[in-house]
Amino acid sequence: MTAATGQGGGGEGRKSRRSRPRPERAKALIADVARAAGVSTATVSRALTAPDRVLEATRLRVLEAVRVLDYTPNAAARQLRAGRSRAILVVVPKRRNPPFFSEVLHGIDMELSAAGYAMLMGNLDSVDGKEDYLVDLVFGGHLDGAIVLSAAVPARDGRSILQAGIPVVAVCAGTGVAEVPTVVVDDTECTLAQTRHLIGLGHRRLLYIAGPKGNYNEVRRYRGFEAAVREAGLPREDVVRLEGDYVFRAGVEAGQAFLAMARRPTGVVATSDEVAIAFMKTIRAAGVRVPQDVSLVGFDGIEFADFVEPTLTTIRQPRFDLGATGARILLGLLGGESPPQPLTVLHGELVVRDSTAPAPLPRRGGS
Amino acid sequence: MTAATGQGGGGEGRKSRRSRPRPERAKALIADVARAAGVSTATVSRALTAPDRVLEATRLRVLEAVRVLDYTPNAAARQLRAGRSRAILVVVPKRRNPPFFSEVLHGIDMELSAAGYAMLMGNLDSVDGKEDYLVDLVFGGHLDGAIVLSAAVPARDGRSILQAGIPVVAVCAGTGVAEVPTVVVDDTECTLAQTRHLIGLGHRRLLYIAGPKGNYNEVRRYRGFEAAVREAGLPREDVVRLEGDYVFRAGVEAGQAFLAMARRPTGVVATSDEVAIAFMKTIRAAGVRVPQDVSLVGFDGIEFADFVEPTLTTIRQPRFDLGATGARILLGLLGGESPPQPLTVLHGELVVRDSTAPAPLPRRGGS
DNA sequence: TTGTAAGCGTTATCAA
DNA sequence: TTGATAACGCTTACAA
Repeated sequence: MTAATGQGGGGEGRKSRRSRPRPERAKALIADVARAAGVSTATVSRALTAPDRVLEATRLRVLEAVRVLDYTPNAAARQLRAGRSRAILVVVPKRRNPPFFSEVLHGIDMELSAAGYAMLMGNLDSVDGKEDYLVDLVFGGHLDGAIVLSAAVPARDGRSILQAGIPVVAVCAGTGVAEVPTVVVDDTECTLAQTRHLIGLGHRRLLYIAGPKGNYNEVRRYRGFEAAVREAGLPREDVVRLEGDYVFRAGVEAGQAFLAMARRPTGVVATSDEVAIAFMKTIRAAGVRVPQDVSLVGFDGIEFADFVEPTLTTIRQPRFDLGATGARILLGLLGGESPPQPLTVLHGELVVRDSTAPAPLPRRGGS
Repeated sequence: MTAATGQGGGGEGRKSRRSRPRPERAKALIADVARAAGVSTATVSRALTAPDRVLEATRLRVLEAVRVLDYTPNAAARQLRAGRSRAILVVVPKRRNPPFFSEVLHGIDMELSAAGYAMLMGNLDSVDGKEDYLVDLVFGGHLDGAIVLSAAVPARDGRSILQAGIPVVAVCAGTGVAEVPTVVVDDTECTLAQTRHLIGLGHRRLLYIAGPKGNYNEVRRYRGFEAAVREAGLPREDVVRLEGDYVFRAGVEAGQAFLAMARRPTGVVATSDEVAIAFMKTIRAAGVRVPQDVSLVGFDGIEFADFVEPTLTTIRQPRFDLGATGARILLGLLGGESPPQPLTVLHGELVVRDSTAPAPLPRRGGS
């Protein structure tokens, strides 16, 4: 039913296009607009990019010509001359937690596109040369700025995108480079809240399922966990740490490790919702009850956390805001504002649902 | 600890940059490389873009100079002159199903970046002017091609991106325009398989939770459902259709509607995993057992489907391949190949898990 | 306020 | 195979 939009012939193999005289209906140039409006190209350019530096009447005439001719400025020419591309690179870490990052990207996209900037995606993926490619993109002047969602900044031969002279902002994780404004969640406070919540429910034997070793967030989150453990005076031997990496598989493995323990913890702190969900599935399949036998707190606040059984107590990260804030900072930098505070910390919030409950009574009736 | 990467001074406001003599360490130009290699700029250009049209020895000399000077060709200049940008626009529908689309995007990205193309994201989002923005991007010559993940092709004043003269490929949904090569899953076969699976288990009263009215996939999926119903000769009054839109909320609403029914279906066909998962949570919370009382089949095959309880029987879409195949087709078109078959259909696969089981015995012991 | 004209850095055409 | 040189389409001093 949809009317087929005219596209010329069917599949003619566009060959006889070499001739000069009006190739059907060539793309309008600024000169065409100038002619149609009876002004110079300079005026057209000004009418379009600096409306207040042109007479109202002229401006309207130009705009009309633009409309009639369906004129769209050529991006390459504009960029070459002006030195700006209006494109931002967003570097996404090796794919993990799509539900988490997609919302951060959403926040970035909203801000950038509202300001007229295009968003280039650069996945820091498995493929060889992927990083080189990103570096070339940046040094090729193709970009006005970059937002990195990963602690790892793309680099090649020691030449990182930080040296390209474009502003860079880090979101979700710090880069370790002082000059890069960074927007993160208060990781340490969050795990502190997670752990205190469990301890407050009477849990004394805890399991911490970590993120990747050395990971920016992981390091900070573990600090919060340890602080809570210390403040509650839990004995060292009642606290277990398992390594993980934020994804499902890690949760399954942690679950298996848990099941194999002689003296199982009753409170579990997970550093991502995916891990928590996979962990929960694994131990429940083995007959462990949540939250009766074990209480579990996730981290991230993805939507799914509210659709598993039992629903997951978790930390809700301001995902959209993380992205939007980072984008705003970058736009500020591009607009010539002086660098803002180096670190912007947004707050995560504990959302209590059904996966946590008072600790089971110690040594009584349990298997 | 990470060495702060030198970035020049602090914020000097780059003023005294007009002077000729080496501004610190200016970005190398093709002329610099030519000089260093003792050849002309034309030769440098050829050495870089058409290696076989230059003497091996010269090529090596040029490459060495490139390395030494850290030369990266200016993208804008290249694009202006060559008329190609090596950038592809990917149009993503109003954000829904991040876990689904992220994998499709992954497939696209792998192919594109391997071929040296950058990927611009265009979310078809709520914001006003968002679509206009995409249209401008395309008509600005900023792009060599586009992949649309949505049946809706961005347009403004009746000027759609299809008329910009760049190749466009549709993935996941058709556009209704014959000239656009399209890659989709065999929707109808998939719902046929979903429904037959339920019917084969003895279910005679079915509920179909639809996608958005008129949606490309929805229309095809419903056909498969109806075909299966017809072939089994189920009476019309035993088949219910509820409207939905692939997201959580729709599943919750469908669940509520289900609970309110006097004579409840025992088999449920959902057209997305999100909907299935939300539906399942809603009815289980009300005491309905899955799969003992109700069997449920999802659609998409997102990872989460294997982590809910019970695990979800579903259709696994070849998400990565959908994206990768679309990207390959686009790259072919960009390479001058003649248009391929207009429609490429990939196959979805029924994955049987725990949310489906034989139908409960009719009229016996039920509430 | 508007017009003139000089580039922006590369690739493609044409000779050599 | 290589080199000179003219575009590519726009923005921006500078002049009028």
